[in-house]
Amino acid sequence: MPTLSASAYVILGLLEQSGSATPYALDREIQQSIGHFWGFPRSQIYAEAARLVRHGLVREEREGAGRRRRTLSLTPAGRDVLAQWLTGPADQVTEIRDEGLLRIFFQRVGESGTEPVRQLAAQQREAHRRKLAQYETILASATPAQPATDAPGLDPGFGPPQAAALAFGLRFEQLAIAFWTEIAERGASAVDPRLPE
Amino acid sequence: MPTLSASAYVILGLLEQSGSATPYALDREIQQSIGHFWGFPRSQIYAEAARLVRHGLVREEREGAGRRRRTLSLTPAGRDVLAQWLTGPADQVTEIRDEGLLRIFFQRVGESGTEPVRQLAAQQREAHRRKLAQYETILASATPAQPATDAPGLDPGFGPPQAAALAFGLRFEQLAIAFWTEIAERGASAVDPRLPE
DNA sequence: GGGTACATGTAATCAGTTACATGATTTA
DNA sequence: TAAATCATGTAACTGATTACATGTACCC
Repeated sequence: MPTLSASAYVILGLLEQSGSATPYALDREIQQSIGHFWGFPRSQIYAEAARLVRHGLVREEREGAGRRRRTLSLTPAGRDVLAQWLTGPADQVTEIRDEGLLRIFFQRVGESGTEPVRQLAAQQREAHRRKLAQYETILASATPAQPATDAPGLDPGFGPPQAAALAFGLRFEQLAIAFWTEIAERGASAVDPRLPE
Repeated sequence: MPTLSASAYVILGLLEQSGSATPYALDREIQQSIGHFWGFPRSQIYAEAARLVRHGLVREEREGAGRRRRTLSLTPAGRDVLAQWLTGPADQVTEIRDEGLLRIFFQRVGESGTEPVRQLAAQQREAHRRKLAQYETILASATPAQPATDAPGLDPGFGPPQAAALAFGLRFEQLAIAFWTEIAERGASAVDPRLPE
């Protein structure tokens, strides 16, 4: 059993939650919830599903006529592999990989003054504000902490673990907004950790 | 001119800094600096370089004999495209895409108690601590804010923009450590934004 | 019943990773 | 000079994105 990609586990995880689903339905769920943290286009679902079927982790039934729709569900082996992953070692941290950071890294001070840096920062601040607003909307529509709700958003069983992921998102966006705001207002050296203050 | 990948801009950016370099030398520079925020394997450099040469943004000279080494440098068009990118719009934010978040998202409370969640959190905390330590090492070896140094680390011209990227890394790791520590000590609901405190 | 939006699938392409092969230089 | 290490390149494969093609239902 070759090691699976994170995207594969997204599919396994969602299939466990829902019992069975079509690729299209999975796509909808991803867009609304975990896709904020690990998104991919729908076509990828077909590719991953095919792999998972080959490995015997997912069962696929297909309509004989018309749309030839697929319905996916976990096999016992699939359920197993998911459980292993959920409890297995998780000692890698993902890289940050943010294009805004990339741009600031390659800016050269002097030449064209600090204007480009500040503009970049202002744009990034706005973009992160928009993202933060999205998260806040999801939070609002998922409010009760002991849920008996079926509101949309990050739901299908929106318990503490799902809330935790969202909490990280919120904190991250707040961090990013603060960071870019400092730069927008006082230039890149405002955040230079080598300087006091 | 099809839009370039972020990795392509990493190469353009480094080539501008250094004038010209072999793929191997670029790899070394990436590992030590911007690779913390946007890493990729050396083989990718060959692929990107080939694309950039096709588009006329990079010049490649190759030794006639022996190792047949390549030396890459920017063309005027390449310098242009890089400058455009550096000052152009940057209103997209990158997804977080962290496997630790993915795992916590798919945890189910109840079944096996909260142990898996706490273990996950403890592992992630350690991993982020290691990463933070790395950043602190780089910071230490790049200390003077008005540099006349040629120490290793994030150097080759380690000015405020480069320090800013590093600052973000530091803050991010501190955030992650705090987040996972709360969960390790008090469970996922410790960070639930729907709850008071 | 014709248009619009939703639902579904495939193909082509591009990006990124792993694995391998080999040349050159240093050092024991 | 043999072993170890540094330097260099390519191939094969997996993962991810874009673009396209088409089917079905609803609504005016």
